Amino acid sequence: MPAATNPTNHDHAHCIADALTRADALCAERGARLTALRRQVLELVWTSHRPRGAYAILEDLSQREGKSAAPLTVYRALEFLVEQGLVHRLESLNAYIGCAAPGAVHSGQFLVCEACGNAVEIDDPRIRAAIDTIAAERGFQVDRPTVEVRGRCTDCQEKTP
Amino acid sequence: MPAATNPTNHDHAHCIADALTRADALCAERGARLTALRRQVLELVWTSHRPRGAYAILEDLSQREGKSAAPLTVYRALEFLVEQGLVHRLESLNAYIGCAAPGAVHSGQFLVCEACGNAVEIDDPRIRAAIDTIAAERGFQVDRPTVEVRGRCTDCQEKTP
DNA sequence: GCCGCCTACGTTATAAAATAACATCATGCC
DNA sequence: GGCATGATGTTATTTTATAACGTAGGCGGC
Ligand SMILES: [Zn+2]
Ligand SMILES: [Zn+2]
Ligand SMILES: [Zn+2]
Ligand SMILES: [Zn+2]
Repeated sequence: MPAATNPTNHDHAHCIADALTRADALCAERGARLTALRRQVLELVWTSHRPRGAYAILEDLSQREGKSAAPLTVYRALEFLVEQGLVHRLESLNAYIGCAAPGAVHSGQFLVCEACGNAVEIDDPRIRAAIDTIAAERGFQVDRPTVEVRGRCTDCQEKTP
Repeated sequence: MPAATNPTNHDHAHCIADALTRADALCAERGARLTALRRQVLELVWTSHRPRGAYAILEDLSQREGKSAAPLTVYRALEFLVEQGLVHRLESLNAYIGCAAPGAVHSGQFLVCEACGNAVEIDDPRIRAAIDTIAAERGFQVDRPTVEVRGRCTDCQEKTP
């Protein structure tokens, strides 16, 4: 199932459950260790479709566990999750968001609404193709393209037209 | 004159002089105040074609002035320069770089070499067009697109083939 | 010129984001 | 069990960015 098109009006519990199931499967397949801590951080990243900062996740984690965790705990878990392609880091926000299509090859492109804060992942081949073309013209070898588009989502445009 | 195609082999003094001249002209035209401090920060941003962090600039500034400046001094100057479109902020690096085409309408797209650290600004309409198309399809109103492509520049590919 | 307004700049303190260094614990293989 | 590897805990520190408040300087109205 693809990511919800409308982040504010859908069964988000399903998103979370789905993400965790896929993560379990992928990690098992790869022999990667999705430990309890990492799984919990993944779940906390999926709290919503708004990118979350590491320290926000940390706070949630501390609250859940009843004791205060260290920043490094979260950063290490996030590092693992990003490596496994389960989570993306949004550079322009210093924040993390669950990947909508883990396992598939993609580079991570996002439409980020400045009003509601929701970010939608779009892995559109046309953008990637445009980047690849231009890079090729200049002899530049593409490693990791970052595309983060700020603006207003449909819902928020309707609210303040 | 366009930005140098090869950042490591060109008359960079000319880049700097050119950038300052254009900045003077643009600010005069707009009635914006390019003060001595701001002009100096702009010059320091143009030290090279490698994006520079605010604190690196701060250090240079302190050294020039003989006394230590405060971070805010630099951040405020950078804020002005970014507003005026004279400098871009690279989100994925927390760093700043001089704009290759100030005055012209453009969104800022970069090819960043992970080996030598140089960043080349490419304002290619094809990338922007691809983003606009996809955004339009989804009813997303684009405000500020961020495109930062990490990889290896031609020179650095030759060095380690 | 003088006044008042607005903007820039200075100063100090603090927040937010990320990493370093080192110790300890868990897991699984032999 | 013993050992190697990788995960987590703990403490301290670095890097990046902003808040709050005060001062100074240009600029136009009068
Ligand atoms: Zn959801
Ligand atoms: Zn993804
Ligand atoms: Zn140059
Ligand atoms: Zn530019």
